[in-house]
Amino acid sequence: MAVTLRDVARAAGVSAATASRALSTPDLVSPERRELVRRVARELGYRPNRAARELITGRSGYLCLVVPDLGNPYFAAVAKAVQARARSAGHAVVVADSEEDSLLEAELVAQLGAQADGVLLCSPRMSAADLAVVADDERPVLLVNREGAGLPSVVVDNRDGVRQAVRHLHALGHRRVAYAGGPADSWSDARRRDGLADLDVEVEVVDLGAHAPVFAGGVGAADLAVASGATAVLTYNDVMALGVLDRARSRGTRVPEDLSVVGFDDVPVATLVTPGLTTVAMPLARLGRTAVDLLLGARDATPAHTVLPVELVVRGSTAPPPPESR
Amino acid sequence: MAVTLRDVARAAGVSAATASRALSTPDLVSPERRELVRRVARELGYRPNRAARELITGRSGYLCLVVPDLGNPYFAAVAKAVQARARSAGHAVVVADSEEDSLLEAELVAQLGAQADGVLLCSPRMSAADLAVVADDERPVLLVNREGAGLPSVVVDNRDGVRQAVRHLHALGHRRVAYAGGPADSWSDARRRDGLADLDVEVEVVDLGAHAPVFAGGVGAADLAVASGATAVLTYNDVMALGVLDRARSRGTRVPEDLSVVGFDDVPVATLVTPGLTTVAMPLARLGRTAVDLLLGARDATPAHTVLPVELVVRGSTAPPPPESR
DNA sequence: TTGTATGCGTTATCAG
DNA sequence: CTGATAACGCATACAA
Repeated sequence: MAVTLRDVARAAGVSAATASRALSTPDLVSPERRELVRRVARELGYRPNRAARELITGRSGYLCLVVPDLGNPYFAAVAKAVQARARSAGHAVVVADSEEDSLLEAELVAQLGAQADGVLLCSPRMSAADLAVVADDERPVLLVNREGAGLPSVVVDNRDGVRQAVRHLHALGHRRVAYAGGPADSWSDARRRDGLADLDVEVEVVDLGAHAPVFAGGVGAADLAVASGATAVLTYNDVMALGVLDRARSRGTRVPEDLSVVGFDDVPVATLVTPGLTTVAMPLARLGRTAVDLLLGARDATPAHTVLPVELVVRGSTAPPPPESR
Repeated sequence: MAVTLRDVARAAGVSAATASRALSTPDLVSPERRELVRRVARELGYRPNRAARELITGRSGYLCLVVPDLGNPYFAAVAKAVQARARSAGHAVVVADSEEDSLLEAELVAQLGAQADGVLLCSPRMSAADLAVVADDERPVLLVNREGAGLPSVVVDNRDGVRQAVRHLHALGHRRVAYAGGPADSWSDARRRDGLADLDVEVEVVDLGAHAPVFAGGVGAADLAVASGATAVLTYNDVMALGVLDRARSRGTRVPEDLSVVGFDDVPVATLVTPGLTTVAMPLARLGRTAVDLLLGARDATPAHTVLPVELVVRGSTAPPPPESR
């Protein structure tokens, strides 16, 4: 058996109540006994039993993180940061992968969330209606990188991201830019389009429609982009941008000489391709940390909707448009 | 408050004990009452309190997974599979990132593992001595992709992986192959070298030494590989192979015409580069699933050390060596 | 087959 | 400041 609080109390010659207080609420115990108990606890290797503690306090010490796909480096980065921040706040993190299935997602939130101190929900595609169901939960729920159902949230500034990207392209001389969008039901995609509809530079935007946010989606978008006569293409995410790069190469379109490409996310592989991908970097680690802080922190005083800044990272995939396009 | 077992019992007109049995050990309850209780529980949205259950059964319903870096797609893939398999076995997964720090790793196992039903430890670099400390734990610990300290483990067949790779290169005509190794303290790397020392084809192996298992490590290894006069290079992992590809391109060495490259892992990005990377595919999902099964399954009858097969995936980065090298 | 009573390890309440 | 005691929600030994 593991060593329990009673063992510590007995060894220290105090009651269980005092031992508990010495460890949990040190101020309520005399200095000598406090130190004695703490020392004995350390020597015995005492570790409080979370279950027993939860039963009485109602707090489990667990946070629940629900993501659509752990294999996606984007969510993996968020998970890593969440886990690190939670640990330093004394919490463990239960991670659940919803496999892009909003039904499973709701079930996970209900099941795992019920025993957790709070839920961080990454659910870019869930409908507002489904979100409302989740919001009824007893536990606090915080949305990561989307907003909805009146739930508190942390998001990145998608609008500003596209505006930075387009401004960069405009400065290079581009006047006709294509946007290869992500899934039509994506909350982020909608915000990106908001940004495109509200630019502060004179650029014509060609909408290439919705695409699967994967490599193949970018491959398809590449042909559309070239056919559209645009000299630059902005994609919903980096993986799509890689698809554009690949297709451009195979069809003989040079990047960036003939076509500039800008991605979104700044996933690690963006630096590993040639040319390096110009992309809008998301502060994923900060997103995760902030999410934990908001969830655990003052439930009251914190702003319900936090927006984090993004930053355009310029690499080799963008350059001035070809002369004949002017 | 959440609905408790007593609420269900009251609503169904039975004792709490009967309600408990109807849900946990249905065989011990008469069919009518069993159905009644189950129906009432469903209607009321009853969810058993894990903490209360743990307190009495000693089982928490949590598994603990410790990985060195969640941001590494290799471990993310394992985590995804572990999480999925655990869920279908009624377990939640607490994920902890040890940040490649074996001290933190040991602490995490002790802290989180104490309240979990078992620990899955991905710890490729931990020393045997540190491992022994962890092995003293009360909870069962299973090692993922390494062996040591007499702990049960699931690993992939690293030896066979390099042998498949070299056999493939030999068949293409290569007779001098370089190996760009990973960290010297990596368990996997040692197994790879075992494989290289015990080949079944006539190939000269050039040892390029230990490298950081990152892109830059591959960049450095590329120059060594070319200088060594080898016509093919095998790297410790795919990310290093990408570094080789990149460096080869910038120095004018054509892949695969002048130099064949083989990676290890088959991470997703291996298909996204040009040429596609020939690599030894690890069954990461299966690794995760098997790990969960072994941890939860018969603690006695299962083999302590399970080895999963790997498979060479041939893509564009390997070809016959240049004629003049013969 | 069912109900009653007990205890898991901890914290909260209350009396001292 | 300290100790005895109850209570959290559930599963089980035991009695019926």
